[in-house]
Amino acid sequence: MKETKKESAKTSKGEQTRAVILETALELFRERGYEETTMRAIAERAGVALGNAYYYFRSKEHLIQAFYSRIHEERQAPSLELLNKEPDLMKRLLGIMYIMVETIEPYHRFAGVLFRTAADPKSPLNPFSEESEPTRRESIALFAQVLEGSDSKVHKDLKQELPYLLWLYHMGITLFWIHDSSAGRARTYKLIDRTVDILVKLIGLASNPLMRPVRKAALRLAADLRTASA
Amino acid sequence: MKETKKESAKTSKGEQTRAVILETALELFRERGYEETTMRAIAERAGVALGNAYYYFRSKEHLIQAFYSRIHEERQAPSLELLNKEPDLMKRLLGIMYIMVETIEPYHRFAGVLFRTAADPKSPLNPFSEESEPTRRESIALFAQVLEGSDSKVHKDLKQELPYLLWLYHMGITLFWIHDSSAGRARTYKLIDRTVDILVKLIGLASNPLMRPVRKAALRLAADLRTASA
DNA sequence: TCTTCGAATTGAACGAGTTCAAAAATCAAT
DNA sequence: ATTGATTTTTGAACTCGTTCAATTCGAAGA
Repeated sequence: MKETKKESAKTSKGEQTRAVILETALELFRERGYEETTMRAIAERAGVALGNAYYYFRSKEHLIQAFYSRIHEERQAPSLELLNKEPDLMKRLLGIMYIMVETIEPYHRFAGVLFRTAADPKSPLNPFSEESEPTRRESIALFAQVLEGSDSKVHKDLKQELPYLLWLYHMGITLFWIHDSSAGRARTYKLIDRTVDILVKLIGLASNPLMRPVRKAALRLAADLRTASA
Repeated sequence: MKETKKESAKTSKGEQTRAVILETALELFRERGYEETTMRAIAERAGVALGNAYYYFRSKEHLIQAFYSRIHEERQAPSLELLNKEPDLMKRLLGIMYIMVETIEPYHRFAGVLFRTAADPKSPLNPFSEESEPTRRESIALFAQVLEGSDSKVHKDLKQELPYLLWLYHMGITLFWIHDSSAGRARTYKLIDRTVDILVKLIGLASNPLMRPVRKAALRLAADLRTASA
């Protein structure tokens, strides 16, 4: 009784304020960028006191975390739609990567900060951190689906670690995208085209006996990487 | 006449103050880490006014740049010594990577910030930026030497782009090292062992006709990457 | 020696993120 | 409806990076 009422109270009043603050923040971030957006400006436009913003978000950085999960949600629908229709591995991977870029594109303006904080081991926003585990797990699962649902043969040794490696790959692409100031983000798309091509070629070649030592070595490596960050 | 006198004046007085500030800063960074070190604290221990620190270093971040070149200098001697003695490619690459880690190890405490700022496209510390071009060029040249002086056959197609790719690789290792909190940085060394193994295997395999499409694709990719950041 | 000009130095002041004690609002229980 | 506790809200105050106008210092030229 006490519990539920408290919960609903928290939701109706608190959550509403929280939502307003977050919406306002993202709005301002898109308008002016991150550094240029003041906590005072957020509070003012949201119609709350400065301190109140800190009641809901421990720091300015913590606002970014909310942004993360939003992006993640927005990606789910188009990704699943693609994976249900397209059986060709190359097209699946290519499509997913394009979706990744398209969904995050409106925020390119403040993407620098996104990775700046993400690269800091101490930051909770760090994609390897405890705190981002849920999103990370879902994201890796998506790459597992890319492989599973395809009509290509993937060597069974790779089944285990490849999704994680693809997730790492997508982080690399994101890093490139952040630095990419070309028109229409042309360079990033080009990079995706080329790297996906290589990846699919390599995945195909992996079954070749000649590649066995490399394959084994790469798998040991992937396993290490994964446990190091876990 | 005027020139030389001015120069020497700049050196004797200004440069000395500059040096004191930098030394003090690095000292404090090692002691307490970056975030915890105040510009006021640096100025105070260095025995100068706050504003004076800003006369020599445009910002707190710019102190890191000085750190970069110091690290780079410290790496030169042991690297060249190794490359003169050791002809085996695997051992050369392994040795260089170990030197990279060993020289930067005392600063692990504030390494997070190092990459945090480095990942920001706007930051002058960004390793892809205009401002870090000289150090980057030298660093890539070192990896070229690793290849050139070895007794392994490196496919001629690779000569052009491979040094750059190895530099990128060393950036990746550094990123891992930053996040590595294992005893004696054991995980980083293990990762180096495994990745160097794979790299040397791949470099060897690259001459195989079967690998031709992958090799060609990888080279196109490397060329793109390089021009994108230049 | 005196003047002059640029380099070096100073410290007050500003802006922005963050903290915190106190006030206000909300809600459960009597 | 009143009380008491808990959540929410407030805004002043603090810290720290950064800027800048003013001052001091040092040396070259008269």
